[in-house]
Amino acid sequence: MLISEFARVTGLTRDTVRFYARLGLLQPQTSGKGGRHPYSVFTDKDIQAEEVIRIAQSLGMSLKEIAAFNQERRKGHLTSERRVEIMSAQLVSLEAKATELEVMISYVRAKIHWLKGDQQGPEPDFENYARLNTRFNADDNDKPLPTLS
Amino acid sequence: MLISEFARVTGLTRDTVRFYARLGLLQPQTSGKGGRHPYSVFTDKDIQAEEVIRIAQSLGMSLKEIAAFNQERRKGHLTSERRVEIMSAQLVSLEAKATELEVMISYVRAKIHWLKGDQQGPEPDFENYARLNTRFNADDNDKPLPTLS
DNA sequence: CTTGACTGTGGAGTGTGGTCCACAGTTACA
DNA sequence: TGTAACTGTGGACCACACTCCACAGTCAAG
Repeated sequence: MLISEFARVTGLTRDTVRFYARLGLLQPQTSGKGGRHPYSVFTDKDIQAEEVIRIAQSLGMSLKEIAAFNQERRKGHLTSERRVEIMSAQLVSLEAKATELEVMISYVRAKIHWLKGDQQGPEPDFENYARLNTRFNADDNDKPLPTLS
Repeated sequence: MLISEFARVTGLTRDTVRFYARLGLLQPQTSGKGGRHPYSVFTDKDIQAEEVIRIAQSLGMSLKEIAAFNQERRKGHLTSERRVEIMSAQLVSLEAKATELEVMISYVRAKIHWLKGDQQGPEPDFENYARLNTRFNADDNDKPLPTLS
């Protein structure tokens, strides 16, 4: 498919598509058509790549990071050992994000629960949820964690 | 504490601290000291706020979104019904992020597993993991999902 | 009272991630 | 063959999130 159709199915603008292509995030084939400035041809692979871009970006990854990630998703001229290394590093960082996200979610849930109840007891405090990450640190804290129900 | 100490404990630069304060993300008290340009005084509350900023930002929220979130963490001059509404909206968006993150994580894990094995069978394909989100859509797909082990 | 380390203010500059536009070449269809 | 709809290129411009800088006022220790 050509750029306009690709833009339509992905919901990007043509400018953004070209922008991503310049950064190497999308790697359309060049068609025979278009003369001196050959037309770009996009395939399902590019649609998948765009999905990864959208999701990864919404999770706070920069386009540069996503480009690295995406290179791995494509034809790898790397040893599979190296690919495992790279994917494992990705996994660590994604899991770290997941942990932070769980902290945020449990905090927000506790706050909603507190607000919906009669607001007895202390207002949930982000610090206590942040500590879920760090409870095994050297400077252990003595405040009890609030229970959720 | 004054701005330099606050910057030191949070790991921000003084400029960034002032930038956040201008945006209302941090709301230091003003000290008696400093004359015409009173010194800002930061407390533990600001340290907590900064933690929320850092985490939320790493999860792809803009400073504007975080400001709205943070306003809610502070003294609420809003009804608790309104606060529940706002926190619930936050919760929905955080849970959506968590789902996307799980998709990414399961994809990366499958890829590592495939790479570590003898690479029999098809290379894991992001599309199949993305579909975990959308499997109940109208246009159901017929490809089976690959199993992880 | 000096001096060095701190403070705030205002403004310019940077990198990222786009967005807009004019222009010119190409294609497809009538 | 005309023409409308497409294509790429180059460059200006934008918002966001900082970052740097010069300058001037303030504080605290000696």
